[in-house]
Amino acid sequence: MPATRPHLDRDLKRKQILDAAEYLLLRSGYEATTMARVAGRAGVANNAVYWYFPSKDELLAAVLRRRQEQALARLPTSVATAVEEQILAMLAQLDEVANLTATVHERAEHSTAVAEMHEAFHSAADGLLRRLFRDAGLDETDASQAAKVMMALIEGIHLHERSRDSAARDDLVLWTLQRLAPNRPTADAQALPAASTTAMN
Amino acid sequence: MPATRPHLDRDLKRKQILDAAEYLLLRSGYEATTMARVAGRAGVANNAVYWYFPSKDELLAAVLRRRQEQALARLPTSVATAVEEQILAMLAQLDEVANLTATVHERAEHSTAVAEMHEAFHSAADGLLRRLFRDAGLDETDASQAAKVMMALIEGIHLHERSRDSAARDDLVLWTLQRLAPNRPTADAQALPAASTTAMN
DNA sequence: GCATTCTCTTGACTTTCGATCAAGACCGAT
DNA sequence: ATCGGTCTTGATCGAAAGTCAAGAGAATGC
Repeated sequence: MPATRPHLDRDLKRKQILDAAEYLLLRSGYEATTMARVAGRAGVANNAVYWYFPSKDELLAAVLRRRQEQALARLPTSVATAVEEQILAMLAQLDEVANLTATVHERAEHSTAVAEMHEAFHSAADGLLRRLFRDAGLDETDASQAAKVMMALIEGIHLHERSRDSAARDDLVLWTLQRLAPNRPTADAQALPAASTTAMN
Repeated sequence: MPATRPHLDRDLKRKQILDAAEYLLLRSGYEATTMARVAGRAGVANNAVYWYFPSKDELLAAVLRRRQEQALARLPTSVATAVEEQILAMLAQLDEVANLTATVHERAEHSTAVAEMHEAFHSAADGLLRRLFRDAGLDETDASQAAKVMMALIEGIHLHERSRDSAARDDLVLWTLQRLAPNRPTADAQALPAASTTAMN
């Protein structure tokens, strides 16, 4: 009988390719990250990548899926943390992949793999945000709306590379947060009542 | 001496190519809109397009620039119109090019033509929105923040094709508007009863 | 009329990149 | 040692953006 050769160091090679792809994608973007460059950086032949990932889009999806898992594990374990802090932590995490925001949405229109990864991401993020807004005192309906707004806001911000000014970006998110969930339980600073139109900045 | 031949029907041909490109881009997206298909639809040879537009990205930029001009001319001439109505009109305009949102931001990273067009668009839109929020009673600082939020929100929404449910999309924008500019002068009752509590998708 | 000179058109070509294929190298089990 | 599956590779394809050289067409100067 034949010998079914085990998958050897498949996982290791796979990881090396993922690392190479992530490195290149985050620095050079999708287009400049050719499969040849990924292979070169991972130390394999040009087309060996296709043995591990069926297409460039699946590779992109795999890179982002891995990042998402890592990011989720690294987020503050809520409960005790202030809502602002949690949202800013989320923003910071997504910041690192900001220059892939446009790419992901563009590729999701062509690749079901990217679309599914993206869908899963949004599902997770939406759940997280909804819970945050519930904790901040919104009812289920408002929390759902606020979560959608916050997600769209973050993605909209990340579409523009020029938002390199992270302070202004954080400011914008906090400014919005204050208006979407004005009366939070946490008595940090003054949660100004909706009547007052004065800005906080 | 030579005869400097005038530009003949340059503008007409240019318009035909723009029309063909717009038709294809809005329906099939950037990738499926090959220069060959644009040329075919416009009734010229494959590479004749390059006589009128130096590159595919410049063609994309030209298409969107033209649309922007048309859209600006078609927007309600403000003043008397309610803020909600104006924002929704803007949203509806952008809706028609929603499936190019991701593409534009992706291409802007590679093409200065697209980047400049996009920059001009944002400048115009930001001015418009800032004025709207000023009219709605916000001070300059808040109006500037609100304009940024609203723009990011709209782009964030348009990133996702699934927001085909325009009612839910309008709902989300109005819900946000109410929180960003709560005490508006216009006493058109509440154009948005908070009762529109239905969640979307 | 007719050649000149510029505007525009075209088919053929180059280059780049994602993806495929056939052939074989490697290795573990029998 | 040999068989069969796992992996690797060089060669190659197909599509699409963009280039090039040659030429068609028309308006002006003669």
